[in-house]
Amino acid sequence: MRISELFGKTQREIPAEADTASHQLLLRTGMVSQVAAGVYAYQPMGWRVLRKIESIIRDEMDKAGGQELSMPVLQPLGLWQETKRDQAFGKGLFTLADRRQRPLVLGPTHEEVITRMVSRNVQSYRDLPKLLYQIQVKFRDEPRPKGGLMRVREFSMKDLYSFDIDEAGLDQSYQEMLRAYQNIYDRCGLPTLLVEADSGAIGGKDSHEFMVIAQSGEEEVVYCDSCKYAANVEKAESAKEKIKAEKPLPIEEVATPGVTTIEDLAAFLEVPQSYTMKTLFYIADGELVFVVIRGDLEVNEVKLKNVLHCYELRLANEDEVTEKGIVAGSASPVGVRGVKVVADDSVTPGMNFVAGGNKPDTHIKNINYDRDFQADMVVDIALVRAGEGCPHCEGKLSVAHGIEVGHIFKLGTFFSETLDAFFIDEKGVSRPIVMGCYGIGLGRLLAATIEQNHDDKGVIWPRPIAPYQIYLCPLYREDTKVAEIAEKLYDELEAAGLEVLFDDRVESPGVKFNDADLLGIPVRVAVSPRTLEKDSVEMKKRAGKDAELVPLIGASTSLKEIVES
RNA sequence: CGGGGCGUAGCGCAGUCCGGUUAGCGCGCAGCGUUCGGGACGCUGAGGUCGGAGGUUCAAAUCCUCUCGCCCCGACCA
Repeated sequence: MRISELFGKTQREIPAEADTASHQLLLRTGMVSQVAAGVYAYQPMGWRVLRKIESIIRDEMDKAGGQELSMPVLQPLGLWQETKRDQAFGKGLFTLADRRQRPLVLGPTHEEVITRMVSRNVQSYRDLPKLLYQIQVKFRDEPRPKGGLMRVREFSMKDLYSFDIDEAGLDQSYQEMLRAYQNIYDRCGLPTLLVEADSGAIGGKDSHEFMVIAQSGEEEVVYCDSCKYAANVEKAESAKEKIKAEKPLPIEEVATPGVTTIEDLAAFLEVPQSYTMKTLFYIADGELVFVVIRGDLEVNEVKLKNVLHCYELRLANEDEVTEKGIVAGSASPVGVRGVKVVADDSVTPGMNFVAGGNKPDTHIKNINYDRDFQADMVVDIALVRAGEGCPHCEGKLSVAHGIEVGHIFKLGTFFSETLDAFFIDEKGVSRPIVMGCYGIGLGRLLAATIEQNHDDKGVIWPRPIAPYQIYLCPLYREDTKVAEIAEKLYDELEAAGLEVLFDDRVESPGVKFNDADLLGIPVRVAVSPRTLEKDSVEMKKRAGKDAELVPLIGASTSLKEIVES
């Protein structure tokens, strides 16, 4: 490709819009162009990279036994109502109506469509297992798109769905995909961490995310320093600090004037925060829920949402609390009636807690679970923090930011049962197909790759996804000999099957070198009177420091070797 | 949805508080010339609904009202 003919220009200045490295570089290199919030056009340079990523993914999916197909973006809302996922997605679902006012959605994912399709094609255990995938655009009306391609509303995604006769089959498909995903990230030059993940409203069993550890990542990843445990903070557990059990003492009211926060309470009574009990109020799908947790811990709302099996969860406002006769700021689980109580499991082992007295300026000492109050559920709903103990070994947990570049789920039989996708097993018994789903967002993967592979001059592409392998730049193009040899070399390199970006512009060396660095093409080849004097061209790797001369004779062959090494 | 910021040429910005001739600067772009191994220089030139609508005023990029859009923080995010 001749730069003079290429659509899409590099920009010298950093666009004001962008503040992450990948976003800035995507714009400065002319790879993408924004159309609306969270909606981007790929220009030729960016599209090339995206297609390389796509073909790596396609290749790995095919190798793993996947069959590619394509499902529609436009889907009837009714299908989503059948699984109630219209509610689960809520406002995130793009909806529209056709000319006869039939409600439609722009698919945010394709479990419903594929399950329906499979139900019509699979009748027998002999038809299974199947791995079906597509690379298709998805629409999600994100509350806040951000970070360039990191979080967008329209994006290309590879989604594969596995269909098995039983759990064992699902496990096998899952392992197969896990390996395929690992290969994809390896080939894209992207180190990832496999973490346990929350499986969301649908609730399947296992779920894992592939995380790229990066400061700019919006996810929080919890991992153990000494064992392999790693989990998204939404799902992460820790060995909670054990408070040594004391003998239960009689309940005692204490006056605590003006004390409403845990911090104040602990300070006022001169006890550690872990000896206090914190109460919070949530509205779960319209119902008030009373939540109790040890004072030094925070509630993990994802866990809470999961145990409550609700679609919408938010903190209650003061009116909603007082309505139930509860005194906010001094609420107590003791004597609470007519409200669902959820207690974190940190509350049971400790004893003689301090908590609210349900009267203003009053708290109660020596509260003990079971003796003084009961909960409808005692479960782990705590947010893990750095420094806590690993639940699987003696190690300590750390927290890092990560970019989620892949997510795999064991869906189980929710969709097959809801949408009637059954098969007849060997014994003639009708059973629901056991499903899994496996997604990778292509644009996000691209952005994460840049995030991990750049310096202050620009992108440094891993070779397999670089838009071009060679940046060929003649210096002093007016010199007819330079021009002639560069043209010839360009033809030879292309003939050798290399993808060459030929900087045929009349520009100073500085401009060309800077664009070469910005675009991040792995190998730069310069032709100039200086190199020709030595019957050579100059080769410099983007990732390396030094340039070296390559003899003109056989240059295309040796450059091909360098590129492929 | 709450909080903050911003919309002036393709890009980055000044001008807005305190209204006043033809709305500036840098980059980029076009032409000519000189240069040229790490974003060269000179000369000439093109390019603007000042996000939009309404209002106030003799006069609006500037003041007022409404509105649209974009970014950041939070909420949110299978």
